Amino acid sequence: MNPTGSPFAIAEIGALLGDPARANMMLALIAGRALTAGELAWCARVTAQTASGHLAKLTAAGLLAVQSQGRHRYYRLASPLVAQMLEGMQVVAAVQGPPRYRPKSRIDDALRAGRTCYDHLAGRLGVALADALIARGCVVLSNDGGEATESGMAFFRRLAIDTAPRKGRRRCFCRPCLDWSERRPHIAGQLGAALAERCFDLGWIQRVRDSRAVVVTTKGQSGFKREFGITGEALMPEADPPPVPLKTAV
Amino acid sequence: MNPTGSPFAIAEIGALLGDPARANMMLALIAGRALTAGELAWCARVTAQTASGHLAKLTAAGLLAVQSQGRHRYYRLASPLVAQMLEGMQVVAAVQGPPRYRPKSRIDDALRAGRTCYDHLAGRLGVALADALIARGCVVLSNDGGEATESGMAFFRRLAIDTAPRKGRRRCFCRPCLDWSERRPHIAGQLGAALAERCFDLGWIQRVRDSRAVVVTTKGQSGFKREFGITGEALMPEADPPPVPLKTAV
DNA sequence: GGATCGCTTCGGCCGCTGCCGAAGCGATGC
DNA sequence: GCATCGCTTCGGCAGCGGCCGAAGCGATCC
Repeated sequence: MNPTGSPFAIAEIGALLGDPARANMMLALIAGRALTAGELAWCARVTAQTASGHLAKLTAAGLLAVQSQGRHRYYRLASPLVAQMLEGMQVVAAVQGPPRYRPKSRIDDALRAGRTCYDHLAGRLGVALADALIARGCVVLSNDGGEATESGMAFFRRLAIDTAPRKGRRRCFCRPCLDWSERRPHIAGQLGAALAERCFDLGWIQRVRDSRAVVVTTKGQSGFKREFGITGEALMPEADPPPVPLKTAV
Repeated sequence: MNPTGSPFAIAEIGALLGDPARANMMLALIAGRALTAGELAWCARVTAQTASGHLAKLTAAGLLAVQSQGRHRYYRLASPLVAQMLEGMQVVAAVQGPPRYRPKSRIDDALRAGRTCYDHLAGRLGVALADALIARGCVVLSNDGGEATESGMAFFRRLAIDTAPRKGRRRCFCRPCLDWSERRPHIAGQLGAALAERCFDLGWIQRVRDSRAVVVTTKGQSGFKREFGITGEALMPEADPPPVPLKTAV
């Protein structure tokens, strides 16, 4: 049909994701948890009936999966492939896009500090974790892939991080994922997921209600320092010090 | 601003890619070569003035890069990240989408047989190559990454495939890339690019004019069989035998 | 069983945007 | 210097699609 031979499918997906309301819904779901239609309507800042139409389209296109439960309908991303696609778009948006002014918001700051990216950690915390593991020779990352070293595997086992091979072979179970806020890679893939899960289990980090943001707990402050040597602002919820110290308060 | 904290950037990219004309332009450029505005207009099946508007938008958004040369303007994808994003969208489109009826076309068949995917090989040929390398223990692929084995590195050196490490570290220079037509992984990343380049240099494959499709040459037929053990329909430009042999031609 | 709630469907409004014809502009060719 | 070519800009038209109010439908609560 068209000279490149490829179907119009990209245009369909693009059109779906091209509406701000739908894009916001998808972004809200990138955290990996299922949300109700009402919650997604709120996320997208539209009324319930408008959201309903959007969700129907996204579901029909196979981007979302839906499950009815009582009088609620829970929506989630249809597959990890969709999450990966969204990540890819976010990366391009962050890297290519003009460094546009974004009104600094508390929520944005919280996400930049630390967040989940589908099933692994991103933001300053995620990048710091990756940096620490690279510096210690536990993992090696490149543009095209990543792998855990032998010493890295031992390190992960010691921390009780699940490194059992899942259908894929040993070692190539880790991949770099470019961080849209830090513009540097963090660790995704099976290892990234296991790492994040273990941090939650240890009580080092906690999800922020209604958000993908995560905060480091007091226990996490010492844990990340002890095990990974991470200190300072990578663990802080807010990056910037107060801009002007109010020395002469009125 | 929005509750997920992420900017509206995904919506902007989606809206750009959501127009069939623009999507076709991007797909035409995924082959990696630069095309003129006129060629892209033809690909998108729109007039020159319409194409001009689209190209201006794509360039302003940082998805395309443009270079003037005489009275031509050459457009290409702004970065490999953009190509990777498009691949990701194609995969989702192919995998999630309903198995819609696509009018079988010669062009489509040619692309399914073999094509370049930005800088590496895809289609039946690309997948067969990946399968062969996996079967011979040259590479290992999983969902999250891939690596070349020691014996694989020796194999590649013997074929004069460039395996010199580029800024990334040794070995993790290969990644799986899900094939939209075969729905199975082929080899991308530095190794995938080097592999494809070597096949072109050896005269095993040739680009089809005005297309991402590649065809296996006679030399390639024997070469792929000798070095990779690939035979049969993976090397054929057309998958299907003629449906009904015209035994009683008029 | 009536009230409430969560979600969907319907209908009409309206704004955005893609489309092309015509014209303009710079580079090339003769 | 004039014709041609490749591309862009302008202007006006037309259609698609998102939005919300109102209404409908099923599940839940009391």
